[in-house]
Order: sequence, then C-alpha cells, then structure tokens
Amino acid sequence: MSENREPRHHDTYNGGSSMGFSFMDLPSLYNNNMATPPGGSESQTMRDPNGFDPLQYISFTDCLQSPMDYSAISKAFDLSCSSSEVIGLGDGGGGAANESMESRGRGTVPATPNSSVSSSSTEAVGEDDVGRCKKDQQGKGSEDGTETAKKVNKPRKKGEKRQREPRFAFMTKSEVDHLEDGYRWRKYGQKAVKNSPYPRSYYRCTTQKCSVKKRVERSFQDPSIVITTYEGQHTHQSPATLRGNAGGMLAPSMLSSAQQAAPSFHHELLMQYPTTHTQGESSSMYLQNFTPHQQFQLPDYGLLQDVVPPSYFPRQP
DNA sequence: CGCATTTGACCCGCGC
DNA sequence: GCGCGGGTCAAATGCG
Repeated sequence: MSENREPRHHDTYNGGSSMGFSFMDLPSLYNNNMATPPGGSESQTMRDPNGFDPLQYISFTDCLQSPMDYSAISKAFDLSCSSSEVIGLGDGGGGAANESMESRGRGTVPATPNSSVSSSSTEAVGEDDVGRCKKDQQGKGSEDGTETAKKVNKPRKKGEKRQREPRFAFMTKSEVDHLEDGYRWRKYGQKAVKNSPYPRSYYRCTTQKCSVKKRVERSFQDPSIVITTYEGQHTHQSPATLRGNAGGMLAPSMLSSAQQAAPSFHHELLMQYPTTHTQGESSSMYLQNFTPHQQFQLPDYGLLQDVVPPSYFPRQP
C-alpha cells in the first residue's frame, strides 16, 4: 500500500514556524525561555550569553557511533550543561532521581560516568532479548501445538523484571519521521499513542547481534517535532560511516558544518537527553531547565513523559 | 526472491 | 483481579 503511512498532517503544521528555528536558535531559545524551570524556583545554569558552542552539542549520530558509550555521553552532556541547559543528573537509582532533582541544587553536575547504566543494566546490554530467547523456547515448546492461541508467550523468570537498556532521546524538527542516522533500521511495530493522533513507530537495528531499538514519535503539539528515543548500544559501526558517509547520512564530524549549513539534513536537532529508563522510573540523566519554546509545550508528552519527568514541562494554566 | 513494512494479536507491567 | 497502555511478535503483503 502506498498510502502515506505516516500521518504527516501537513495541514496541522503550525504554519508560522515549521522549520522556524534551527540549531543556532537553541541558545537564544534557552537563554530567553529557560530561566525558570517549572517547579523550580529559579535556575542558575543558563547563562551563556554568547556561549553557545555548537561543538558542544553532540549529535545523535555521535552518540550512536560505534561502541556507544554512555559515559561519554554523560560527559558530553556535562559539557553542554556547564555552558547551558542540559544537565546530567547522577542517577542514584530510580526514584532518587526525581528527588535529587528537586532538592539538589543543580549546576553541580556530578560526573557520574557510570550512573547512566549502573542502575539497571547488568545484563541488559546486547541482551534485550529476554524476548528473543523466549521465542526460541517457545518455538520448541509449542511443538505440541497447544500454543496456537498464544503467539507470544514469554517464559520470563518470575520476579525478574524486564531490563531496560539505557535510553537516549532526541527531539528533532523534521518533516520525516524516520531520521536518517546512518544505521539501518527495520520497523517492527507501530502503535497509536494515547492522546495523540500520531502513531509511535518501533524500529530495530537490522544488523545482526545488534539489539538497538528506537522509537519514533511525532509530537502532536507540534507536529513538526519528532521525538526519537534510542535504546541500547550499537555493537558495530554505522554502515554509512563505513561506506564513507554515503547516502546522505550525517556523520558526527559533519555535524558542526551541518549546523551551519544544514545541507541535506532536513531535521534539526532540538533537544537531546540521555536517560536510563528502568521500567517505570526514569532516572539518571535528565534534561534540565527545559522550558521549551511555546512549541514544546506538550500537554501529553508521549515519549517525553517517559524519559523526562513531568515537572520538567511547563504546566499549562 | 529477498527484504521491509503493515497490522492485528498477544504479553507484560502498572494502577485502580 | 481487572483493565489499560506500552511494547513485541509474526503472518501477510508490498516493493525493488
């Protein structure tokens, strides 16, 4: 079927400003609007009058490149936040994160290189596949034929919670849902998102042994914004990188120039925030002081609320 | 023909 | 315990 499978709803683009601002607008955006974190008395971190250094922003391809190292990411964020708006919070394990956000004076960003993964992943990496093995087992187990009704049944050990890989989410302003990041992805699912007209798509890296997944969702508040959440770490190099950046992929090294020229890169990275998300509790690193531009005020944040605590979004009166 | 996408069904965790 | 929502599977289908 060639019907446009992606409910793009161009008509709902909030006309004025689709593609209205770019990378370079971010700093001013922050400086202007992010002074008062919701729920917080006031912020202090965001002064960077002219200090926006694009190079301090890592691209998502950066993050995904090769053995993605979340500690590196956290460092990168450390960089960013020291100069502006993104703050990595030491995880502290689950619920502590929220608390620490509220209570702890920010600005001190504990460089906790391990924190992003420490809390949850002992075996998570590379083994998302609690589900995979289940399939094997199921395949063998269901040979008696009694399983017809249950296609998916997961012999997961009791008491063993599904392990979540560290997640890393980005907001990009893009016309296309599926951002070209140099890796090959296979779509394995799509779900309607509650309170949103836009579906969420689920992708998995097609490379063997690589269990990285990503979710792509369009903000219904601002349809021009795509929220991409990566989960897991690539165990390989980006195919596009290996091919010498063929295919129009944006290599990390190209980012800075991309910021200036945005060549064929039709999405603009607006925001990124790493997170480890362990089933039900966001933790570790949050975007802080994220007082979005009007455009980002999302009553229902979809994926965002998954990775960013609600208190980080402005409440609408 | 092989690979990617679509889509309905199913499982799981969580809140009530 | 039940219902809901999120996440995943896999058969069917489409496409190059």
